[in-house]
Amino acid sequence: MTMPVEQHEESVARRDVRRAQLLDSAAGHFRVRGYAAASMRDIAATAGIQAGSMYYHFDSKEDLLVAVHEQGIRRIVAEVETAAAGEVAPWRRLQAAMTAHLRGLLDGGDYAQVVIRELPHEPGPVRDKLIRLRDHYETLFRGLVDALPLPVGKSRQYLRLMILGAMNWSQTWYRADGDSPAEIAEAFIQLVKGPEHECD
Amino acid sequence: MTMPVEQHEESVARRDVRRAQLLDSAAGHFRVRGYAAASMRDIAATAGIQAGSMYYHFDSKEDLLVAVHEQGIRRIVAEVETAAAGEVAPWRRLQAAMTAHLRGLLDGGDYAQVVIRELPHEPGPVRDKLIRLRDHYETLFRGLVDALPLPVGKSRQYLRLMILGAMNWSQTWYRADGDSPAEIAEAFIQLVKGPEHECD
DNA sequence: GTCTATAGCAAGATAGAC
DNA sequence: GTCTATCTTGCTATAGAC
Repeated sequence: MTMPVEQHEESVARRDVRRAQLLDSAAGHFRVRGYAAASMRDIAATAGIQAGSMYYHFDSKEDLLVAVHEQGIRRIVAEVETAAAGEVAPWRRLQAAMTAHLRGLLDGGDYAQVVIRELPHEPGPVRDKLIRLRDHYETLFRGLVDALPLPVGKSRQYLRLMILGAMNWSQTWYRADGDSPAEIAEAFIQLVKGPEHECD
Repeated sequence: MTMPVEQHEESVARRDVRRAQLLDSAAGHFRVRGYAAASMRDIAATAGIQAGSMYYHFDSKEDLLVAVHEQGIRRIVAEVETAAAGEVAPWRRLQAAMTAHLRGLLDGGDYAQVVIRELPHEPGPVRDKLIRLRDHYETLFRGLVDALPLPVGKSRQYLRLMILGAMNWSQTWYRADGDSPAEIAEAFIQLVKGPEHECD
């Protein structure tokens, strides 16, 4: 009686395992070579199957990119939310969230880097979907910035954009043997946080 | 007696004109479609010639990318240096340079956007050369930041990286019908500049 | 200098056997 | 589910006429 169910569950699990392997492989190739230059053959080979077999799991190369983005966003959202939840003071909350974001981006593997760098150039539904994903993620930081005590004359909107830009651009200059994500986040916070007597 | 010289000069001028047309076309296609997805056929067509004819002017697609980068850097260096030279106070100098950088990047056409976005993923001499070009440009901002009066606890290195990151990332959210490059630069400066009584 | 024509190759995707 | 084989398309780059 229970056999069919177990078999079914097991086959579903196997399918998901293979899907995850392909996703990992795709994220790696997209990061190293870029989306356009990565080939389905190479992605399949790294996952241990032939190119044609991939199309049982994903309908197209674009689908693969979307799936990598979704997975990447899902992971970094979880990490940033957890980090922010561990602090209460607004500036410390923001700094914790930034550390998590930088860790994911700089030391967290392929997915986050693909999310940041591999947005399709050409307009279309795929590009729109990926932008919507990223925008949704960035609302997290909107909340954190809005909670800060800020002196007049400083724009919350541009503070959010400045922080996100500085963090995402760090991909271009970060070295694993240099400062850690936590140190970078602290340095950035120091730069935008006024003197102690002025704002918390 | 003077005819041969004039003819020679004229032919050189014509060659340079065609070269410039091809560069403009390449910069446009690289920006819109990305380097990998842009085709030599389309680039040639926009310049009004056949694909095969391009190889009289450039040896390869990579050469074209390098030439676009060099032209883009040359332009933005000139604009930023001129802008900075028009001010003396350190913070105003930096703000003027940032305005020029943002103008070049956001409203200045295709070249600067290619410089920022189209760096080859794969390691190699071309990538190294383009990184060296960009690093050379960024030393301009190192000088401007080093001249600022800063309170202890604020890192000049990270201030430079933060500013450059925030500016370069603005490509992703800038809208022509929103704030101008000058307004964006001012907002960024306000965020990192302490209160008046503390630092100039 | 630019043309036409094409070599030579690699890519995404599909079909059908197993 | 995965394989092999292949279709179709597009690309960079070259060759040789003009």
